[in-house]
Amino acid sequence: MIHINLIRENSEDIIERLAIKGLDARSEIMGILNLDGERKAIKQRLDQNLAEANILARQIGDMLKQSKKEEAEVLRNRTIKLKERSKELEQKFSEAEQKLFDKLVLIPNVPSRSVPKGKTPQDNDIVLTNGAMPVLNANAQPHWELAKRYDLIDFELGVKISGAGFPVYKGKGARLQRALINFFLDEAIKAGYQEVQPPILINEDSGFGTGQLPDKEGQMYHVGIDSLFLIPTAEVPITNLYRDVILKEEDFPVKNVGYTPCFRREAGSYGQEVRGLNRLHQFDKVEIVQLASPENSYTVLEEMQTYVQGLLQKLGLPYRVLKLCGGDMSFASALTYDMEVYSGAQQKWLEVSSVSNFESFQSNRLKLRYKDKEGQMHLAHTLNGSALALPRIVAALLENNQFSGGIKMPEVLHPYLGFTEIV
RNA sequence: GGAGAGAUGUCCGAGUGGCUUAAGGAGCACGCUUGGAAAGCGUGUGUACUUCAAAAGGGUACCGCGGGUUCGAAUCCCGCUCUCUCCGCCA
Repeated sequence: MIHINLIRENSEDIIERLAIKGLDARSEIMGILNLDGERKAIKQRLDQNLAEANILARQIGDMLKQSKKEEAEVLRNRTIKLKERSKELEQKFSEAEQKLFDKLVLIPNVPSRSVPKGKTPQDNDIVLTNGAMPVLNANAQPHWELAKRYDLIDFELGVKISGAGFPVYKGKGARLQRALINFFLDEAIKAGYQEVQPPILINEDSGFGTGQLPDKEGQMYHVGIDSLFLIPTAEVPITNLYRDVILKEEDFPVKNVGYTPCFRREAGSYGQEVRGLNRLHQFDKVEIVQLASPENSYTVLEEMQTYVQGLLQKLGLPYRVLKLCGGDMSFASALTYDMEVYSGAQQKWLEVSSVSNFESFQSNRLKLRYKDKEGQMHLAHTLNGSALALPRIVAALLENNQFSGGIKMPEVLHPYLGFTEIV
């Protein structure tokens, strides 16, 4: 949620930048400014009323002590009127606040200046492409065939237990999952991240804090009986560790990494998109989360983006980096890089990581602030990125490294796997 | 799931209707003191909204959350949430 102060101070700038997302927000922003003015005016009158009532109450107390009952009675009558008025104003005030909130909560984050204009994935900037494309022979198989042939993943069995999109990993397939998780965690720790194991069920406040609620309620699994949600990403619990927290400037950078399973309903997905490991209801992901000062957050974003590239290089996967256009960015993001790996047999790019700077959009909801050296309070900036999401990495590893007699595993994983090839 | 206790500032902790502008202590910051430190002494020490051109200063709200009683509520009443202890169940 954008802070109202930003709108007060930079309304024209915000309108311009929302246009990068293809939004004409002028009337909305103007409406918000009007509501803000209304709210302020009511607040002023209300405070005056309350101040007066406070003074009278004190005077009545003093009079009663001096047993001036008649005079106290006169004042008491006056406060009754004030009280009625205050009640009315309070009602109005909370209505105005609610209205303002309802409008603010619908405004997406303002894209950073450098975000390309556009609406569809075709408008994304390809920042760079790296790594050797796999050379496969004509009968190369997609990962779901390989998974079956080498008994790595059983999709049908998952259907029996839960439903489509809940694969069962078996044998070397399961071992590969565990190896990747450990590899990713160890790499992150080497890069200075603190490992955390957060809960994977979250409450409503947490869902609101990072922006999943109220917007994307339908994309999360809801545990109705206790009113909790299964996390769609570790971003939610890890970022929410800092909800209602006031940091000191010298605490930055705050770097956390966590492995969790992730759960997504993915309602409305179908066809090739959901084949094999391409899109699942449950998958594993290692997520990096950083908190930074506004001055540094874009440097941090670049650092994170480069870090994720390093992982892909170590795994030997051909990848490209996209800077998402306004229309393709998430509601909460100010700038997002997507990392895609090339999946040799499917012959397409698969998104395996999304690295974003949310600026103060989440921290405003989270009430995540820090005090600078002068003791001034500011909203912190939040950033996160997948480092990495497993299923599509597995898909690309299986497809790109297949040869007639099996599948080679990247060297960095050998110590984690205990084997070098799947045969 | 059952029974009981509790929720106060950065922390501990007092506070059962106006003397609370939340006592007292610890911590932290600054100053004095010191060769330096400790001790000691002094001063300060939250958040949000709002007022003000700005600073200084002022106003309002906040003692788990939401209502209510009252001229006046941390304090009384009602509802909720959470935490702790014991019991039960259990990895």
